[in-house]
Amino acid sequence: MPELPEVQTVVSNITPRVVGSRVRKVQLNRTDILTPAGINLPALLTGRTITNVARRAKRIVVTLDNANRFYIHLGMSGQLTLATKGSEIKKHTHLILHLANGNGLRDTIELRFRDPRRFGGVFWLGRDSADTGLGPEPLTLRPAALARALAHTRRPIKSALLDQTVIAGLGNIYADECLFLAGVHPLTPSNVLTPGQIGRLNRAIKQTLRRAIAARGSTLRDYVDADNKPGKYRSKHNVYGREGKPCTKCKSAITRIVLTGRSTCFCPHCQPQS
DNA sequence: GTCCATGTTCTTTA
DNA sequence: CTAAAGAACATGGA
Repeated sequence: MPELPEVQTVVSNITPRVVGSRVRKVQLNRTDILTPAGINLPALLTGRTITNVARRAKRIVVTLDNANRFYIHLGMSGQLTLATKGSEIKKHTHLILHLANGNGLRDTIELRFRDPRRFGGVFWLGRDSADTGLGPEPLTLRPAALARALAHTRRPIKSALLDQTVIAGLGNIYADECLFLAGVHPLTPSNVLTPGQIGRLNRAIKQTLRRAIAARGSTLRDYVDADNKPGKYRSKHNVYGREGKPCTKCKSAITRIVLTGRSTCFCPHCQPQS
């Protein structure tokens, strides 16, 4: 899926083009993408104007003119795209919002949510905050807050970085890339990281995410931005997906292990077990 | 046919 | 009790 850089790319892409638009019509092709189950999304959205679109963690949070909110989660294979009316509707397109701009012009654009694996979905918030169950944003995280979040657990640092209640927005690609940049072994117990390691990790998280956002994210297979364009960051990966290949820094072979059921790639020389 | 995949949540185990 | 590991979800590509 889309992790923080990919979600940020989509949000940056669609925000200026949908804020101020009115929802003319809602086409909901399957209802099992909705949470809570049973809500009448078309009734809740039709006729409303979108006043804001923002990212929180990996959630795309949409605010309406009546202060109600919902968010879209892209799961592993989700895509949120802008399309012109009449363009091909791909298989697994579950929701289409037909938007009209504020000038009273007819249907100019469609916001389409497509998700083959259906690990994502549409989550209605009403007037609640989108923060439920989420830790701090990595891009503004302070070292002291990171230290606090890691001090109470012996889990491997890689597992902690994937836990959205600890830090919200990292996923399997960027957790590995951040640990490489910080020079930290993924199996290091979270609570034995030194203040120096925490500082380096905090800086590595920000640098990795900023660079990935600048490259419009990583595309492995499914991810595309709102204009169906893939991200360019994959070619810049130092470890993720590079098992057996030479480390970009020291030429040692990149190692792959399975941790919490996920591929974990690291350089055994640059990220020594401490 | 097999294995693997950018995520989250529920269940089982220790 | 808690923490951590494992399974499940659904689809498709290699």
